Amino acid sequence: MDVGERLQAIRKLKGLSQRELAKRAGVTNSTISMIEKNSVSPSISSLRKVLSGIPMSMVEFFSVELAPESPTQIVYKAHELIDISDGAVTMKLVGKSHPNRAIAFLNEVYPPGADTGEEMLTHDGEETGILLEGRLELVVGAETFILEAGDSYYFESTRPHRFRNPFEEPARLISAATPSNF
Amino acid sequence: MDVGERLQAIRKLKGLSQRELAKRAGVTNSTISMIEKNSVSPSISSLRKVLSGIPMSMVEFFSVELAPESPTQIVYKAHELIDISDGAVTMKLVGKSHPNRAIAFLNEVYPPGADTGEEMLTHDGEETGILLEGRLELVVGAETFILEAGDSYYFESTRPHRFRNPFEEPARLISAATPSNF
DNA sequence: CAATGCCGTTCAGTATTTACAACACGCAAG
DNA sequence: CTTGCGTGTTGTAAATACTGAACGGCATTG
Repeated sequence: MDVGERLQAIRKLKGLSQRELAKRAGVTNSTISMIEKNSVSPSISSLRKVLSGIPMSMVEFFSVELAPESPTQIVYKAHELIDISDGAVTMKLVGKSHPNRAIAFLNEVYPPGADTGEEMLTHDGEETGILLEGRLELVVGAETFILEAGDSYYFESTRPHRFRNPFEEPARLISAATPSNF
Repeated sequence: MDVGERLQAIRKLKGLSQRELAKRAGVTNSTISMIEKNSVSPSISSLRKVLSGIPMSMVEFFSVELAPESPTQIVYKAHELIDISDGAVTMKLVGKSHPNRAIAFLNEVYPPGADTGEEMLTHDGEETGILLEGRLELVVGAETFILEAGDSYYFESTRPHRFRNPFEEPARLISAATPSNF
């Protein structure tokens, strides 16, 4: 990862000159110049000072995508979703033309008896969802919940969890998870 | 944001001593010590070297949550959602006890005539959703789409966008956006 | 109770980064 | 053309970060 290149790209995107950014950031223009040319590796504190003049956080700075986005599909009909069904559970993912998507947005159906498995799931990120039809059992850590139509949930995916439909009717669910580690 | 404190917390979480991490990272133990005590502000290059010994990326380093999570509500009945309705548009947010949520998960209703406004919306992040009932107009950049029940969408929120219901029936929508800049 | 080993801290010297001030270039106005 | 103002670059001196070799603390072990 090229710090100087990133800084220059971001600065120009914001339409700032080296001197302009330097003034806002409280550093000298030569500092900006040398950072952009990678002739120095700035200290965290000075890079943070520089970014404060944009303004931009460290996280943003290191995570912004510099490559220009290509035009991608925006609207998807029901049959255009990616089917990532697992066993009995039907899971359809929105946004097939967004390979680097930040959100995994799913339309899920748990038929009677469906289950994400005896072993609890644990991964990074957070997940949330809302139950549209039927009833569904949700286990998070030591707690067990029964969701009914209209109920929703939100929890950190690092907590062990499991979805199960022990009822007679299928359960339909819209869910979102981030990051989309699939 | 306290760089030293973060580094120490992460290092101990991984069960590494200063010397151990230093060896893996290719720096001296004194460097680690001084960074953790904030008696220096490390250069980007040396912090990156240090993190490579963990291993961890810059983005991760600056974004990991250090504070232990307190027990929070997981399941929400329909009436427990946060109402952030704006004008005619009804928007209910899932996860009121998650102030630092990564996802804004919304249950929205656009009555006939409802509109996010003539001025197009532009912000960081990505957004996605699925239309459950009715029809809805979505404008992204220069393109205009008509969503029908079952259709979904996914786009980068940096592209100017607008939602509008010019039809006779209300439109019901489940949406997710990240980061949750509300 | 040494002796060993690992821990984190500190100090002096060296290497790197920064500020300040010049510099060269391009451009537009007088 | 000359002047003035903007741009980014570069030299030098001062400030800061990094290394390598100490040190004291604490536990385990012979």
